[in-house]
Amino acid sequence: MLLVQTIRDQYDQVLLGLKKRNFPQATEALQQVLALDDLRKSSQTQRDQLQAESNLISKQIGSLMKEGKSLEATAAKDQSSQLKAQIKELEDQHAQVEEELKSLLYLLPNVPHVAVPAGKSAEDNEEVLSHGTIPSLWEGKLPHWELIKKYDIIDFDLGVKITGAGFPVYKGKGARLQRALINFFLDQALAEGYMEVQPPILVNEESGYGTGQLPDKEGQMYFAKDDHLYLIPTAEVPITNLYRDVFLNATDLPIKNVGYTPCFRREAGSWGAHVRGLNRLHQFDKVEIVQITHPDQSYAALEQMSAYVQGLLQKLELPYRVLRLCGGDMGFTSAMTYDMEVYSAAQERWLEVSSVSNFETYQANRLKLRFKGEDKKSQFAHTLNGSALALPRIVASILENNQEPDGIRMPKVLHSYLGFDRI
RNA sequence: AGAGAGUUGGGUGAGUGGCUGAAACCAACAGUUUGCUAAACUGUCGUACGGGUUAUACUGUACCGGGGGUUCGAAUCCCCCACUCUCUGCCA
Repeated sequence: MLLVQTIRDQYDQVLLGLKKRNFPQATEALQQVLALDDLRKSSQTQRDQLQAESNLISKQIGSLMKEGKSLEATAAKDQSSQLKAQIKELEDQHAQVEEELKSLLYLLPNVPHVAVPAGKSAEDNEEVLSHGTIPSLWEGKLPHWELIKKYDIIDFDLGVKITGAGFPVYKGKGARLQRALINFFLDQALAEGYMEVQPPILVNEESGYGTGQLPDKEGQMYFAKDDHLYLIPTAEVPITNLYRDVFLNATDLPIKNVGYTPCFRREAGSWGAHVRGLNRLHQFDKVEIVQITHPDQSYAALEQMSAYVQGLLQKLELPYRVLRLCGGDMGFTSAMTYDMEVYSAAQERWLEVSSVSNFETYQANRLKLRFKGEDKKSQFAHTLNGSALALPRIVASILENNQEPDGIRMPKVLHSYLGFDRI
C-alpha cells in the first residue's frame, strides 16, 4: 500500500507512475486520498481537543469526590456527559474517514520505478538480454505432454481421478526429477547465503493482506472455509509474513530467506490452448527466495537476485531471456519486475519460469515491517522476492529441449541429485 | 472435540475503577569511575496518529490479545471473538 506521505511529497511521480500502469482516474484517486487525509487530520485534531477536555474534567471529578464536594462533582459529570456525545460523533466520523482512506489506498497499485517501460501488455515488455542457443531438434520431436506419456513419468489422468484437472501425479523418474530439482535449487540458494525456512502452506487472512493477495486476488486462492485459511499461491506469502509486525535493526539487513513449498492457484478463467500439460497447473512446486533490505540497497538486491536466477538457468543448460515488465503487465504490488523465460523447443515458445520483483515499501507498509536506522528513526524496509525456481515449466523445457530419439538427457548438475542421467 | 487457566512494554512480572503509559527486576543505550575487561553508580529507554518547530524542544490523543459495552472516568467490571497453556479424548 502506498504511503500517503509519498503521495503528498512526490505527487507528480506517483501520478506518472499510476498512468504508466494505465490506472484509470489516477488524478481523481490521488486527489481523493489527499482530501481524505486532510479530513482525517482535522477531524483528529478536533476530536483530540474535546477528548483532552473531557479527560481533564474526569480527573477533576475524582478529586472533587475525594474532597466531598458532591454538588460540584455532579455538575462536572453533566458537563462531561455532554462532551461525550460530541466526542462520540467526531469519533465515528474520524473512523469512517480512516476506513475510506484505507480502502482507497488498497485499490492503488504500487508506483513503478522510473526505469519501468510504459506499455499495456506483455507485448510491451522490454527484453533485457537473452542467453544460450535454441536447440534444433529432430523431426520426431514431441511436446512435453506427449513425452511424459511416452516415458510414463507424469500422469494427468491419475491426477484427475484423485483430485481434478491441473493436479498431476509424478511417477518414477518424474517424481525423482521433482525431488532433484527442489534439492538442487535449495542447495544453490544456501550457497548464495539464503537461510532455508519451511513455512506453513495455509495462511490466515492477515497474511493475505500483508503481501497484497487480499483484498485483490481473493478468487485466485483456495480457501478452507471452516478454518478460514487460504492455501498459499506462492511461498512469498508465508515467508514475507514472517516479518509482519517486526521491528528490525539496520544491522539485521539484508535478510535472505529461501523456502520450498507447493503452491496452489485456482487460475479461474485462465484455461485455454496455451496452458496444456505443465504450462499451467493448480498445484505446483516452487522454491522461492525472499529478501528484506535497506531501501538504499533494494535495487542492487534485485539485480543480484536476477543474476542468481540466471545462474540457475545456465547451470540447467536452458536457453532463456530476461524481460523487464512494462507498467501494464507488472503485478499490482511490484515496483519493478524481471521475468525469466525459458525457451521450450518443442512447443516453440517462451515459458515464464521466474518472476523477480522489488516491492519497495509497498508490502512493508501493509506488513508494518520496519527497521531502526543509524539515525534511530524507524522506517519501512524494502521487500523483494523471486522464484528460484518454479518447477513445472523447467521440467517441460528440460524434457523438450533435451529429447533424443531414444531418451531424454538430464542436465549434468542434476545427475548426482537424480541418481540417473537419462530418462 | 470436552473441562479449566491465561494473554500487560524487548524479556520476567506487579497492578481489581481516578494519584497507572503503566511498579520492580533484567536486557539495551549513553555517561561517570577504571590501565583494559568486569563491577558499581547516574541517566535514557514503547508504538501510532495529530499539533508545534528550519530541525529539536515541547505538547494532545489512542494503545495493557482483538472488537463491543457499562461509567463522568476502565489494564482493572460486563459481553463476543481470537490465540496460548494444562488435563482428558483423538491422531501422523
